[in-house]
Amino acid sequence: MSRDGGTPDGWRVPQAPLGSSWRLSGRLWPTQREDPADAEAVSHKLAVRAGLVRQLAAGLYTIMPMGLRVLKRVERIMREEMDRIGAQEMLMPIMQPADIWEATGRYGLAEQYRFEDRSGRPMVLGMTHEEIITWHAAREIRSYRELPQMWYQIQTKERDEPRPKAGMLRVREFVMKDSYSLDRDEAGLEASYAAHSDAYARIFDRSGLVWYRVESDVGMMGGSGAHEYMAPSPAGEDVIARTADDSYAANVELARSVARDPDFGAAPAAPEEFATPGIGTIEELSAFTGLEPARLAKSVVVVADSGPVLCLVRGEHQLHEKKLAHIVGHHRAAHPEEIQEWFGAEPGSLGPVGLDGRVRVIADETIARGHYVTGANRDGFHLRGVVLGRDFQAETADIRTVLAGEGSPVDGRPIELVPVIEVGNIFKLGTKYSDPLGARYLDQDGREHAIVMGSYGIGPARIAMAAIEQGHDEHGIIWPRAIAPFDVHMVLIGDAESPQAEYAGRLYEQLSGLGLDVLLDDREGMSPGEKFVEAELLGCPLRITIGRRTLPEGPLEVQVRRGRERRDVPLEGAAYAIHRLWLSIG
RNA sequence: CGGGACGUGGCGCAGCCUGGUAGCGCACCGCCUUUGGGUGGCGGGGGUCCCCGGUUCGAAUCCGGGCGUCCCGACCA
Repeated sequence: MSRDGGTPDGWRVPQAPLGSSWRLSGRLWPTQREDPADAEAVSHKLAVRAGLVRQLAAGLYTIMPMGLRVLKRVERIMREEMDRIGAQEMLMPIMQPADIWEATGRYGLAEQYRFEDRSGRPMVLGMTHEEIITWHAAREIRSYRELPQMWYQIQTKERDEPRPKAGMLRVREFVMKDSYSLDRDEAGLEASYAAHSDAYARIFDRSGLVWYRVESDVGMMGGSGAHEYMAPSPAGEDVIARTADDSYAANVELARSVARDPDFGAAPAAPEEFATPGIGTIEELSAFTGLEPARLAKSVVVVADSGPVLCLVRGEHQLHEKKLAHIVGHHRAAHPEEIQEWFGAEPGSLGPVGLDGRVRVIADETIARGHYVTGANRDGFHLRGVVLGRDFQAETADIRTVLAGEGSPVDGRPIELVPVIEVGNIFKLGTKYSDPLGARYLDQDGREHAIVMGSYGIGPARIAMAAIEQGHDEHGIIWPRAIAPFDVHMVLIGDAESPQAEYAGRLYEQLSGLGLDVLLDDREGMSPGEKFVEAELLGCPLRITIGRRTLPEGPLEVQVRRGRERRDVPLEGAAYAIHRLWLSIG
């Protein structure tokens, strides 16, 4: 399932006004003419240039007043939608006693900030709040009559990221809307999960994002099921596999596909060894043999806790580490000396035939069909016509990465790969946290059960950054209407005593009275050109220019930021006309 | 954690190779000019050249160590 950023039928998409307008003079709004030298992502460059954020250190950003307006609007949307499904807002500490994390086995994670208080008690800074919410549930919930519950907060998270990057997209400290559902049973969890799914759809739609909901790996959260909400962007760190009609969408970390088979031709009666001097890579082997990579089997050796594992995938595919980890657990690449010992050959000439049983062999499921060229476990030689089951034995599993153009596992439609920003996720936790922390309730018959939980997160700053990634041009940001810092940006040309200023002040009050958030650029000593350039950099939906040409007859020049199209509005009834125009744009 | 790059007024950069006066654009201050697309002119203020140590008569520049930031990879609710 996915939606694009439009307004779904029947859904009202109200604005999320802050109910406050600004006169710019005297305020802190530090814009920059040039991109920051370190910035790579468009959202990073524009967020800094438009005066929304300033960097304090790696992965640590101060949100400037203009940027905070955007986040407040996103948060208002989130509050409205969470409240709509009956969730209650609360606020839990960032600083937390370590022993609660020890109970769930999550104390000591590499990204966790740990320290001691003055009395020596081990503390952590919260990466998330499952432990704390469950700790409270264990103390406050006694009876089935008190379930279900949904609790949420909008609170800072702290994670010692190995590598902060892409401006605000991966940081060490960030605000998250995190919510948690408490249910009696699995059926209750399904209902809470569905309610969140609906709320999240509304939040991302109202925020004006193009987004997809995809199947995801449960990762360190654990639990029985999970989805991620992904906003397509070249700056994204994740990749999803999806079909054009959204009949299938999944994170590539677990995406499956139907590979198309090459024309294998008849297999020889037995493998045939042939010389391949100096051939080490799939590319070289493909060129040397004249066979397409899909007819070559790639051998990758890893060392799991249980011992060496030979992994076979077709030449066109990559071994997928996470899929493999689901089968063999933690593992590492093998050292050259180990490979020499187990195979008697260099990494470029390895294969599954004739191994002595010390090595576990796992073949990708595609290898079960056809016959392949593999290494001969003899330097400078390969085998052709190698058939799984006849010439070697192996477990088969899906251990390959998905390729663009392969078929969807649902109906075979072609898959495309899309880089995305993860803007939210939802998890079915089950009793993973309620069991160790003793969050239980009594049912009607007086029997004790563990509370069945779900956890749901959204990053407001990521929504804002994804919106910039998806909405900008060479002049600056183009905000979605609902999360723009202001609805209307008025450019005043003229000093404080001018008739223009007097008129601008009246219009400012009228527009604010209609519920619009208005920014009035009443700064003096700035050229009109500078004000125009900064207005387009900031990217509010509408820009109004008030100068000598405006008075006394008008018209009022209004620019729609998206497309930079000019609309003229008569002075008579201007405020209403502008409000209507604002309503009419996306 | 592996690999690479960078660190010089607030921002963006040059200078470094070949050691000796720290420079440019923007921003900032003053005066004038200008008032519908980052106006134009004149005059100014501001820099521990990331830090520590070494070489040298002399270090932004050469050498060693450290720190910081970014990028690629690994990692990542």
